[in-house]
Amino acid sequence: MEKNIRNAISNLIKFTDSEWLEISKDFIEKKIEKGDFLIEEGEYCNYVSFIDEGLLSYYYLVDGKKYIRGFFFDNDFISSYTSFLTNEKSKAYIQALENTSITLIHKDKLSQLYQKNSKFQQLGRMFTEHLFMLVSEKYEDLLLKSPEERYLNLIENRSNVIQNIPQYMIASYLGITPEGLSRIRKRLTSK
Amino acid sequence: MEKNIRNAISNLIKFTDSEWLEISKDFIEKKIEKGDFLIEEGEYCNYVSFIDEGLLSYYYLVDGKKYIRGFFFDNDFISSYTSFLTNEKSKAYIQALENTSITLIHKDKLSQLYQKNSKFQQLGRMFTEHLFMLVSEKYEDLLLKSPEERYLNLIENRSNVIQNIPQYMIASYLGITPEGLSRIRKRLTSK
DNA sequence: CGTTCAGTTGACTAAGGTCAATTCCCGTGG
DNA sequence: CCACGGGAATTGACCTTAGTCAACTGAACG
Repeated sequence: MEKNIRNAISNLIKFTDSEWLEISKDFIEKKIEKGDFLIEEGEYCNYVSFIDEGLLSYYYLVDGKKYIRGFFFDNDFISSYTSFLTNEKSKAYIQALENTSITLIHKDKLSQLYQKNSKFQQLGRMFTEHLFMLVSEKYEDLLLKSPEERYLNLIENRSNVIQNIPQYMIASYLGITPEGLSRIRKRLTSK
Repeated sequence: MEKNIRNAISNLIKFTDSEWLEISKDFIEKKIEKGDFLIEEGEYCNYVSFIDEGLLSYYYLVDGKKYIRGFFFDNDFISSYTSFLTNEKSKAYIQALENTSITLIHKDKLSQLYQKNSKFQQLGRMFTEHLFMLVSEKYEDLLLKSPEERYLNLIENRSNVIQNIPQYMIASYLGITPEGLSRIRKRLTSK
C-alpha cells in the first residue's frame, strides 16, 4: 500500500530509503466508510491525505445545495488545503462516495519535516506547485469554456468520472443543474 | 523601490540583511510602456516579477477574443506561473495598461537560491501557497457566484479595479460581455 | 409489486449573448 | 473655442442556454 504513495511522491521528488523512512513513520492509515466525511465545513483541516483506494467528493454547501468542486480517486492527494494552510475553518466538505482507504500526514509532522531537511521543504513546494497548476487549469476551463465543452472534456479526459459518478453530481461539478446536463446530453446524441 | 518588494516578501518570511542581499543581487529592474507586453502567448516565462508601480493585465486570447484572468497593481507579484513551473510555452499574455516598473528574478537564479538555503526553498513554497489560495478563491467565486454577485464583490473589495479599469475589460474579467455588464449595472441602479 | 430516487422531458422564465444602432465622452486638430 | 472622429458605453430586438418547477419514466431493491 505504501508503495503507491511513495510512487506518487516520486513524481515530484525522489527520496532515499532513509529519507522515506523519516516521512513514512508519520503516516496514519485511515478508513472512511461510504457516506462518511473526511472533513466537514467548520472543522480545521490539519492533514493532507493520499487515497490508497476509493473515491471522495469535495464540495461546498450553500443554501442547502451542494456545489461539487472535485472528485478524487485512487492515488490522488486530497486536503481542504486552504484551511490546512491558513489554520482557518474549512469551507468545504470532503465525503466518501465509496468505502475509502487513505494515508494521511498531520500538519505538525509535516512542519517538522520541513524544518529538518530542505528536501522535505522542496517536496512541500513542489506539491503546492502541483496543486496550483491543477486549480489554475480548472479556473481556465470555467472561464473559457461552456458547460457543454466542459462535459465533452470530461468524456475525453476523465472517463473514470463519467463511469463512476452519478450524473447529478457530474452536473454540479460542471456548474449546472441535472436537468441542464440531461439536455446537453440530448443535444449531443442528436448530432 | 526595493523597500516595497522586501516588504511584500516579509509578509511571507523574514530575511536577515545578508540573506536579503543574496536575493536582491539577482533582481533586474525593467520598465514596460503602456500597451507593451511582459509576456506573450508562445513565449517561455522564465521569471517572476514584482510590480513596483503600474498596472498589468493577464489574459488569454481565444478566437481573437480576450479573456481577462486578472489585473495586477503596485506591490503585486505576477508571472505566467504555470509556464514558469513547467517550462512550457505560456498560454497567456501579460500586458501593461499603464507605464509600469517591475523588478524581476530569473528562474535559474531562483533555483540556485532554492539549493543554497532552505529558507529560500521555504519562500518558494510559501509564495506558491499564496498563489494557490488566490486561484482557489477565484475558482470558488466562478463556481458559486453569478456575474452580478461577482461584480458586486468587485465593487466591495476591489475598488482599485473599478476605478482604474475600463468597463469592457472588467466585463471580460467577470466572464461576460460588455453589454452584459452594462445591463447588470442598469439592473443594480434601478434597485 | 410498491417505494424510492436518478434521469428525462415539457412548459415557462430569466440571464446573458449577439448584432446593430445610438449616445456619450474625450482628445485632437482646425 | 468649436467641430469632428473614434472608441467606450448603453440600449433595443431577438436568440440561445440554462434555471425552475412539475410531471413522468425507469431501474434497483426490498
